[in-house]
Amino acid sequence: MATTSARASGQLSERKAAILRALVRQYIRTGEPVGSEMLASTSGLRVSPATIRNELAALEELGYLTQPHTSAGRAPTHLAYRFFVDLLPSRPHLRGSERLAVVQFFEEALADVDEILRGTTLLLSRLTRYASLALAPSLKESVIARCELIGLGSSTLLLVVFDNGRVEKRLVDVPEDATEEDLERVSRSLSSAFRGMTVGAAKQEADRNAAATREPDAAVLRKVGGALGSIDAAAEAEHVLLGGVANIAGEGAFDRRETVREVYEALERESALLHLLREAASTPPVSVMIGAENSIPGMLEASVVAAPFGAGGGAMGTIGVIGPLRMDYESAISAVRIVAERLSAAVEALRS
Amino acid sequence: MATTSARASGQLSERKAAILRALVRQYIRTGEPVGSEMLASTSGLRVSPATIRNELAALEELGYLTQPHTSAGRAPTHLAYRFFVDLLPSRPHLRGSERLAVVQFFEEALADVDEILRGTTLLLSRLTRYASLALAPSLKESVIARCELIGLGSSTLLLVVFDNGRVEKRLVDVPEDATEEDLERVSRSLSSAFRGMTVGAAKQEADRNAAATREPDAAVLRKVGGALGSIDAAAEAEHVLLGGVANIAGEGAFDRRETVREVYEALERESALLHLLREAASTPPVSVMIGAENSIPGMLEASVVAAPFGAGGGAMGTIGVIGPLRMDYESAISAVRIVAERLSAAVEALRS
DNA sequence: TGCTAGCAGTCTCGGCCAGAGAGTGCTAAC
DNA sequence: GTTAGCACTCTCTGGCCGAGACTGCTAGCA
Repeated sequence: MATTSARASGQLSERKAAILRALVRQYIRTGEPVGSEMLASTSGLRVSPATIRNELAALEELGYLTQPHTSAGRAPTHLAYRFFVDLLPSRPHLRGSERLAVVQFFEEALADVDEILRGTTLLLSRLTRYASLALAPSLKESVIARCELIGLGSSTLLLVVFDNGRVEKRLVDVPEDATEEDLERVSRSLSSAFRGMTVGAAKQEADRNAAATREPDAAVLRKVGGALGSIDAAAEAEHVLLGGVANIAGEGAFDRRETVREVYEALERESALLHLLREAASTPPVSVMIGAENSIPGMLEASVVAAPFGAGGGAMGTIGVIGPLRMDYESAISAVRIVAERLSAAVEALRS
Repeated sequence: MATTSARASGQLSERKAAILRALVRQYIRTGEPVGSEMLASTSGLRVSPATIRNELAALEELGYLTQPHTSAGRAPTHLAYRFFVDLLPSRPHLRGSERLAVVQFFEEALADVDEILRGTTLLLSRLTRYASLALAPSLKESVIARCELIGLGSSTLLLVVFDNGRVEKRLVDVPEDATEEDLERVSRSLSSAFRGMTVGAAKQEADRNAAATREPDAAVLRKVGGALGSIDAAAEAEHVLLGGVANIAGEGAFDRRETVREVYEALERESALLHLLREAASTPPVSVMIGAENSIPGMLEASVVAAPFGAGGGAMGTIGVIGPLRMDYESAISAVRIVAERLSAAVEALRS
């Protein structure tokens, strides 16, 4: 029995675990190293500070704690945050007023997924007071609703409308000798040919058709295929939305100015964020990446709490918040989780 | 003659002006208050520090300078920056390598104005090491190239393609009793009816047509009119692009952490930025707003350098950079100006 | 009259020191 | 195994001092 519970807490005795939890909670609140005296009065354990000191020394030995200097209290390491997060109760809890804000937000009907997501980032950052991010649903799985060529004076635009309301466009430089009529003809065929396909499939179809068609239409189709390929390639790479980024520079978050800059820099590199959020998409319901656990160099001092959302169980995208290592994981996890649930319901409703 | 040049320099004697210029330049470089000794050696004037001290005392009296404390040097006030900027030579000068970067950037052909602008913000922030902003061309003056209704399962999307390649879309909740065919029929009429119009004009046309048409098409047209009105209303409000915002938290820029947060907050409020950039649109070639001169509360510690761009003389939009009061106005102005010129040429080429 | 050299005065800044306070680790006793 | 007690260490604050940076003023000079 004793060993069982020790294993359940990750090799730590019940008491060590209790002390560690109390310490992390306290540190998250104050940002100051925590001492044994303080812990003795707040941890709820009926032991003396001296006993706690012994435990703290052991926890430091185990790598859960650090001391800035000998006469300071202890601060949590990455390991301690990880431990803390892993033992958090999975039931989200949000204050009534906040829960209400979430519900109200999703009551308004919004046009398309992107628009809903933009609002969602603002909602999340208002709730958590951290910066928030959202990875929009990948176009890879969306299906084409319409596809046509549009002449704009000198240039020609390929327009692709997806079933979720998103629109992608590319300039295509059609061959010099293609007439207005050629374009019309090809354009008419596109929608019927590609409707219901993913972009990837449509690209292949375009290439195949080009081979089986006479010039000059074949040349136009090849260009269309190229443009579709470009849309396909960029399909995931384009949409990371941010909200409440001023929170990063705010008081409660990062101590060092340099860290603030690093985080802003990381946020500007979309590809890195994408990688991060896509990882989170595969670990429902909520994934927490603490410090170095996230894959972005230069974000060692930041943690990310993220959750996938989607209609009917499939992950469409990811939302999350980004904050300091000593972020308030309990509220952040609750907020992200609840918002992800409601968001899933909202996109489901949109799709039906 | 003496009075003339005094007036030209804004009531300051030649020598005061020279000293003030040297001081501002120095302060911009170092961020440290500047003393009389330093000025004596760098201003190029052949006078002693004592003389300079007399002049500095007078300049302080006039409101151009402040002293953090008695034994510090002097720092410029807003007035001094304004004076400095007003006397800057209007010929832009950029280092060869930077000029090359600008030219190279605009050699690549890009799909639409938004895409070019997004790249332009990155270019500007790389050149200046400040955050950059761009106000995209208003749709008010763009003209509709195509307009149609697209059914997406349960909902219907109104799609409007503009001649500059931009695409706007709105969900329209068509009347329950409208059939697939009704929609098709209305949709076919839209493009031919609205081509070449601005959104505003198209909205009026739709409303007029609705009145002159039989049900059920009239009901659909009314909805389309509503959606067009919404696009028209949002036409200007939607597009402020940002680039290089990490620079705001960087070393060279703002001293106080609180200021950094304020600026980020201001950048998140699009409406404020819009107002700012629209003002700048009317003062070619380059406008400089120093501290309180910009209309955004909470940005007293920031300056904005902005320039309008556009094809054929008309202002389409605005680009600019935002930095600290002690921003390097000379480079910033040069960079913004040259980029605006090239950008104007690029959109002109796009349109032709 | 305007400029300048010299000088006294003022203020910040860094270093140093001492005392207070916080927190620890160790030891010895329960 | 727990705890009280204690010596120890280290930071932090405030006070103090001297160095350094500038200034403003005054008096003398062209």
